[in-house]
Amino acid sequence: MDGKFESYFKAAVSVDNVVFGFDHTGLKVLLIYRGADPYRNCWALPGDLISLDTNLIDSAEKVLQDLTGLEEIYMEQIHTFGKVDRHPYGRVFTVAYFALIKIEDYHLHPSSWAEEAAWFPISEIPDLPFDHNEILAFAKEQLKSKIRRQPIGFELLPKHFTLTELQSLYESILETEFDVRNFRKKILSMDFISDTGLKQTSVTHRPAKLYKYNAKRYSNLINTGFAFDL
Amino acid sequence: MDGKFESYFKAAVSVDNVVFGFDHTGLKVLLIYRGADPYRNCWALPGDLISLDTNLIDSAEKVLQDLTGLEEIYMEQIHTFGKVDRHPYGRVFTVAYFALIKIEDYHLHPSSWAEEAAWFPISEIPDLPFDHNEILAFAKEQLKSKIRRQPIGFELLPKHFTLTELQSLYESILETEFDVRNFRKKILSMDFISDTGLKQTSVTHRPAKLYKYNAKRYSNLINTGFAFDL
DNA sequence: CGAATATATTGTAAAAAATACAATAATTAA
DNA sequence: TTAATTATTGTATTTTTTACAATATATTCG
Repeated sequence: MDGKFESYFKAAVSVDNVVFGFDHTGLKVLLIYRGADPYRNCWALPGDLISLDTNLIDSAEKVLQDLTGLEEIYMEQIHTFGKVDRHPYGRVFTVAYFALIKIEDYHLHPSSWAEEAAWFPISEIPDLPFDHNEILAFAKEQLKSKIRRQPIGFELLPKHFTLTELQSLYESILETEFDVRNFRKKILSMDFISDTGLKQTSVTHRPAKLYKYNAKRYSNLINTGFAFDL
Repeated sequence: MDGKFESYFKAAVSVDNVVFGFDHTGLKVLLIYRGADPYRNCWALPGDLISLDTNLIDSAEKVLQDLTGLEEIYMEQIHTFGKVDRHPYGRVFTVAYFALIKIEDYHLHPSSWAEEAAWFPISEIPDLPFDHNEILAFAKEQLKSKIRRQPIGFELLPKHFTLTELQSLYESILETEFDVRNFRKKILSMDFISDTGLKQTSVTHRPAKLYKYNAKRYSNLINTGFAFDL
């Protein structure tokens, strides 16, 4: 390569993760309280600059791993943001990912760059630095559209869940309501959610049956041309 | 900023465009014959390194503009590729876009970096440099999934088109076949394709009616909760 | 133990959408 | 006028979606 390319090799690339979690109060996003400049002492999306010797996806996974201590997190690249002035230190492109985690598996895992992390209800997100509010809005739309066509909702629920919980998850994310009977009919007819034979315990009313998602059955269905669509 | 960030600002970012076109022989992709290193004298996706003072989308649009001479091209970001060794000159991330153009509006528009450009049928794509075959495969899947849920197919057709052409477009992209009667019933029931009152000329058989896409009607429908799904 | 409370579970009829299927119409060319 | 070629259209059947409310199972409290 001759010198005419030099001026291009002065950009940085970061990853930013929109980490979703879900509990009985609704959909939540994990934010970190920045302990370093720029935007020290602000809530922001967890992210990091990428070292030149690290693959994109590895970098995104490492951020998540450091933050949550969890392995095998469901992640998906959503969009790359690259406005000229989005970062005060220079030209930084950021590749955004969304991640879905089981909120009850999450244990706070202090890392060197995050003083603190906390779950924020999706409807109570503060002003975020950089273009993080824009990224979050994008991620929310992506999740909404994705969850209707792929069985990824289960990533947000415990291994065993009730149909009421499942319905509530879909209702939160899609911002709509379903008829209880029709929702159950449809979900169960898809044949990849199976009864565990177990029931809820420690509830003060009729306990619900516990179900689990059967990924193997789902991929069998896909191979026969089945298309999930809620 | 202090010196500890310096090592991150040594990456380059490029854009690569997967430009789709369609005619009676099927779906096509526009490739350029590279006149400069690296990979001089290879067919490749049209793309360019991004200057530090250029926004991502502006850069992608400029590549298309220089290549086709067309304005207002339908473009959409699809994915960012960033494997460590994907570029021989250093760490280059590339943001891939797909673009849909009306193939008959396209006139070859020689640009400084492209010696030649040509349409390749989607089934006859040669080996491409970098990870361009991977990018192309990704774009094809994206187009397939997108075209079922958004009325973007019209971007590939002339302003006035026959229902047979429209059906053939969908069949090419989705790699399936539709029943003629059912396809027409469904498309026309969606109410945003209107009869122009015109007919084909210079055909040696019964001429077909010419229709046009009505974007205004489509957005009205969307606002009433309508969801396009083919 | 019975009643009150709370949530879970289930079926059916009507409407809408998807599917399967083939005859007729309009044009040019011979 | 006929042959050739493609365009256009309808209907009956099946499947899916929708709308709608009564009964079941557990706990807690008198």
